[in-house]
Amino acid sequence: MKWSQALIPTLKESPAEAEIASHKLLLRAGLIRKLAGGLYTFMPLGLRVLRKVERIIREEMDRAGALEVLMPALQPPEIWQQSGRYETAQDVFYKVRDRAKKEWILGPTHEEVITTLVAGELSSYRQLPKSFYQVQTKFRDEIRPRFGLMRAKEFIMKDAYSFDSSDEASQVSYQKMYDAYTRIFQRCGLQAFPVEADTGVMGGKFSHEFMVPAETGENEVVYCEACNYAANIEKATSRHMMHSDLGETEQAIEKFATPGAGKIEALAKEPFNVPAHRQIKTLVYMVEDKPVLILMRGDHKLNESKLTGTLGTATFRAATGEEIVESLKTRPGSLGAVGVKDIPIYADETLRETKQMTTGANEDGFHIRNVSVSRDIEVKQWADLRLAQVGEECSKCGQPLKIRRAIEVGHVFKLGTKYSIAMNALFLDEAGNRQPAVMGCYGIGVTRTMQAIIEQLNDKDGIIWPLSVAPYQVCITPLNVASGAPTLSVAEKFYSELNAAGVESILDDRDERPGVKFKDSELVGFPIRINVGEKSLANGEVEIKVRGGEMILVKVEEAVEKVREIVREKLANLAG
RNA sequence: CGGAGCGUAGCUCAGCCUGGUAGAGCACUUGCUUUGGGAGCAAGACGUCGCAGGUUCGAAUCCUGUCGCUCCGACCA
Repeated sequence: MKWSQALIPTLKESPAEAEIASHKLLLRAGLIRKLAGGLYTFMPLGLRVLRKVERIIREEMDRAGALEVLMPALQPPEIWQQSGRYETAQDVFYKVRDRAKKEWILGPTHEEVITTLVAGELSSYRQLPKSFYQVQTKFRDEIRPRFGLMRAKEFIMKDAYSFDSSDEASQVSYQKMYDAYTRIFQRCGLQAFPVEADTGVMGGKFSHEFMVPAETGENEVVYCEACNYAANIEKATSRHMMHSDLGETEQAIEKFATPGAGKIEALAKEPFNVPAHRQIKTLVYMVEDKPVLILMRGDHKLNESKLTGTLGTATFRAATGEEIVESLKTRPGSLGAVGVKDIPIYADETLRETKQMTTGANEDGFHIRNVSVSRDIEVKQWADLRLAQVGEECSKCGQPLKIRRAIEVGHVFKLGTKYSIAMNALFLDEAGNRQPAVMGCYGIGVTRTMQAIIEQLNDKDGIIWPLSVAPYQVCITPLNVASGAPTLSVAEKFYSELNAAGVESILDDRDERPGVKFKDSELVGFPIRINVGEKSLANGEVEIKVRGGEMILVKVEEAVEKVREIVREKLANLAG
């Protein structure tokens, strides 16, 4: 490609709408343009990158034995009713109506479609295992699209689904995908690592997310450097952290006056001096419009993802002030669960053995002390409800946990038989028994991955593309492009030789000052640039500049081979 | 959906408080000069000031509504 014939609309300044580095660079490098919030056009160079990421994904999916299909983006709501997700997924749907006023759904994902397909096509254990994948546009009515391609209303996803005849076989399929993902991100030049993840209302058995560490990421990952434990904070656990002074002896409960002390911190200070870890935090939540109490230790926070799992529904919210008064007959500040019988009580495991605890008395200005939780409170269910915090002990090895932010670029889910049962994806096993297929599902946010690469690989000058996904591998920059100039003819020779050798090159034949060309090529992020200038050409030399790396002088006749060598080396590193 | 901020040239923004008929830089066009790190000079083109009402002799400016964008929160497979 000749630059003069391409459309690479670079910008010196960042549009005001962009907040994070990768979003700014996508716009500044002319890779995407916004149509509306969460909706973007891929410009020619941006599309080249996208296609390269897709190609890597396809190669690894094929290698893992998955079969590519292409399913409709438009889906009938009936299949969502059949799976039972029509209500729960309601909020993410874009719905359209045809001329007969029938409702259709723009697909946010394809479990229902693929399982319907498989129900009709696979009927024997002999046909299993089978995995399918597609690369396709998904539609989700995101409450708040942001950060360019990171969270968009319409985005490209690679989704894959595995069908197996047994749990053990499903585990094998899962592992294949897990391994494929590891290779995909490595080939994209991304540092991505797997973490244990919450299955949410997907109803799966377990799941891993592939995370790219980034301060701007929307996820928090809890990890341990000592034993490699890593989990999404929604799922992360830590050791119970039993303080030595959580009460040795049981004593009779005792109400005492705490005027004006309505918060954990207030009670922890003079004149009460009850440390936060000796208090019980009483939270009121409305679950499907009925109140429940959640008990946490005073120094702990509730993890609402874990609460979802415990309650078996995501339809809950913190109660309003009025609802609290209605439920407990007292205002927030002195809430407690002692003596409460008509409201279900869920308590964090950490509280189970604690004694001599202090909690609200359900009477303004009064608390109760010497509470032995198991003795004094009618707990309906004990559960791990705690949000893991920095410095707590790793539940595997006991070392202190750390937390960092990350971008989720992929997830793998072991689904079980939820969808195969709902959609009747049954097969006959060896004994002639009808069984539901055991499923897994596996997603990669393709457009998000593209942006994550930029977020991870950039500097003050622009993007630093890994060779595997760069829009062009080499940018050839003649400093003088006057017709007949030696710099131009040498550059053109490199251009044709490199392209003939399969090295994707772009020739910056614009009649621009050198500074402009250098800045543009670094902004767009081509991995290798060849500077053809009159000064070095007088010595029979040209410059090879590696983006983000060194500049070397080579003889004109050796330049093409040297570039090919660098390309080979860089690709080999990415292949691992 | 709650809170906050912003909508003026393709982009970044000033002007608004204190009403008087539209500005700068970058980008674009033409010419001359320049030519190894986002050039200089000169000339030029580009705006229903998001939209709709209202107040006023007069509205980019004040008021109301509305739409859009951004951020925080909630929400989110």
